[in-house]
Amino acid sequence: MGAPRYQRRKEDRPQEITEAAFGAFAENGFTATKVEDVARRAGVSKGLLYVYFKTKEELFKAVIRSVVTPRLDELTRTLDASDLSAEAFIRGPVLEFMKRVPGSPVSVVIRLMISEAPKHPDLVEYYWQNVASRGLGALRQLLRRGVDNGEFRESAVNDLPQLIVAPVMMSIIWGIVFADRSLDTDKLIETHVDMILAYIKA
Amino acid sequence: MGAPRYQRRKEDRPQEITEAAFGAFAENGFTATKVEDVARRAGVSKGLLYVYFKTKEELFKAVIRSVVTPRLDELTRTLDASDLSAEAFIRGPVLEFMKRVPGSPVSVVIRLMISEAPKHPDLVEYYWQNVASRGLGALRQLLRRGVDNGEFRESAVNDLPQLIVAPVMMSIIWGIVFADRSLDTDKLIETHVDMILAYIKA
DNA sequence: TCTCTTGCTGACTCTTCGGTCATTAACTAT
DNA sequence: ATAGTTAATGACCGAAGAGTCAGCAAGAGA
Repeated sequence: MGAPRYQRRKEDRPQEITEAAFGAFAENGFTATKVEDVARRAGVSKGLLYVYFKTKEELFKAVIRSVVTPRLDELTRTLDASDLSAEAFIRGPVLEFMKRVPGSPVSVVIRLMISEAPKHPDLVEYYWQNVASRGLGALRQLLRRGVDNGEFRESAVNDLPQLIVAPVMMSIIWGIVFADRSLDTDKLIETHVDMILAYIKA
Repeated sequence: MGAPRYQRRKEDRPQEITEAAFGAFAENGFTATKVEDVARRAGVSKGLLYVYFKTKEELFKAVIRSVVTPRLDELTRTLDASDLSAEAFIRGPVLEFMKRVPGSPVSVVIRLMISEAPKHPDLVEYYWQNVASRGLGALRQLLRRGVDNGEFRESAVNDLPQLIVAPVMMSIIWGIVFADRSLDTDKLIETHVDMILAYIKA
């Protein structure tokens, strides 16, 4: 009698499958990824995958959520726990955060969102509610605080937090399309932040 | 004797098919678009499409090129024919150009590139050679001119023309993902340009 | 009007892949 | 041990869609 051919590990399967799926989607995108590949990566049969995820789309959504949720927690934690001046806060934690994004799994999620958004409006809604609108709201609030306590002047930037985030987006896209052709994304983001602060300081 | 069932129009077919394909790709992306849909849109049978394009991929490349080429011409024409001061040039033609991009077909191409780039390295190469590197080169040159004639100071921006373009990218992505949730892309771009000039002016 | 060339058609094939389900075997409780 | 439960398997099905090709008919030439 050899070793058992498999072990029953009901508890761990979902997460393992989700992680395998993330890897596969990161490499090939959603459509090009075969469910069976994901299963193989997770060391599991296709049938079992379908026990835990009703469809390939469900799996997709689970993956997005699994990446987004922890990041989200980190974001809010960072933004809450601080009483630095607005400028110091931007030059510190915010800048740090922005620099880390392009090399992180978030980058993969962005790519997936761009490719699949038109076909997954409910996912866009989720992303909007949980990431985009919260993140931008936090930035808006931060700018407002700066204006209120006299650090910043009134400017169009107050209502355009997207402007702050733009170079991060640029870096992500660059990485996706021109992977090898190097771009110093850190410097890009640093320069941009420096520029914004110069622009909005009172 | 009814009307003839079709007309032979060898000359016009390729372009008509390319245009139909652009429309279809714009709506559904590359993978989700069926070759037969493209054919139908072009008022042509699937078989004929395959006479003019060896594979679906070839068709894809033809589409990208057909959108990129004329834009490219426009870009270089705009950049060449002018002897405005660097600042005036940026506030004028460059800004105008940037504002028009998010609503143009280029936007569709960007989306396609992001989705398909990993699977089409030769297309990335083409895009790099013909669009990205030229466009960025032109901007770099423009900045250099500004520095040389005393309008601008030396700054990190000189080597990061991507910074100038970032909000355009942001606007495009926003449009793709959050289509409806409105963002005033014109204002975003204008503010950004204003900010950059304030930052680099001597 | 009668060829002859060739632009054009659409039914067909072949493969790929998402999703199902009857069966098996790893564990559990008695 | 043994029976019962259920996690897990993998062969299978059906749909979809890329690419083919034998034949048809539009138009050109005589």
